[in-house]
Amino acid sequence: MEASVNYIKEILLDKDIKPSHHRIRIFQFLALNRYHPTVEMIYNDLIDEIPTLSKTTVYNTLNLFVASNLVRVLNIDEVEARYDITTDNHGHFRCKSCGEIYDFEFDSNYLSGEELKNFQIHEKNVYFNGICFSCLKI
Amino acid sequence: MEASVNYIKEILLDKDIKPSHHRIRIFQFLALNRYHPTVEMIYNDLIDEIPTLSKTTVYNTLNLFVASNLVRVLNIDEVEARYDITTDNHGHFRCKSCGEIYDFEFDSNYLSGEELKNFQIHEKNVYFNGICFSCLKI
DNA sequence: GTTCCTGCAAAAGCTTTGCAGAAGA
DNA sequence: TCTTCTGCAAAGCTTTTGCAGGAAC
Repeated sequence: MEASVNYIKEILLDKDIKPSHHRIRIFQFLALNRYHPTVEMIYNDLIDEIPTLSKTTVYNTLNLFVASNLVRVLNIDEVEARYDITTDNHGHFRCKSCGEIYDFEFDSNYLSGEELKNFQIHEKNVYFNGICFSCLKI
Repeated sequence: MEASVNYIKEILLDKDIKPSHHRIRIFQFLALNRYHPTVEMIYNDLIDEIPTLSKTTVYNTLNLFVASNLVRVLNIDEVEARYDITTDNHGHFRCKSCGEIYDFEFDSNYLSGEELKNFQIHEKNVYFNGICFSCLKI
């Protein structure tokens, strides 16, 4: 994914979001760090570069992005929310042992129930959990 | 699903859970009320019958059931956890308008990624959201 | 008598809100 | 100048924890 400042500005403006410095950096961070970070992680990684950054701004900004469908919230971790740039359908696997979250691809066309045939479906989330290969080897 | 007291006792004993009155009633409630209730809902519905019931006990009991794989936590609601008796794979749809959660069936065999081939998968959760038919009609 | 279940109160942790000051156009 | 973005502090909520009393066998 391209993550240049100018490209990100366009994306934000396209959603009527003013491309402030903080917002651009948070978006860029998510685009470049696809490990489904928590608010805490984003904050800790950006605070060196933006010393005045507050967690409130991280929360506000992420909520703004989520409302505009630029970013998705993952509720795969029962404690903290995790954030991911919106992309095509992929599932998330969370290792119960190390906590790491892995992406995997699936064909979402097979995922539809007769029961939902008259429903308007906005989002499909697929969360697995178990033990990852690295932890199994230990 | 059978929900007689004796049957529930067997299920609990099978998992080495002492079948106390509270535990039996909470399990029975989940078996008979498959609307994915929150802790609050379970507590409010049982407090009339068990006046001394505390939310702590509801939390403790549900955590016990989840640990024994008798009950599943749904993180489909971003605010509160919802609980469902463990059954075969089915997905959950949450209406963004009315909040109602609907079950739907899917074939979980289509849901597997090459990326996870050496992983041990314990649970597969499928959460959709959007607008349900009832709300679309309004 | 011993185990452990139960429940009150307090604590913990994530997220939101109120509001004032700062930044930007 | 006027809008709105930002950040501190406090509040809100769900869930967990500590601990003492009580039930069950």
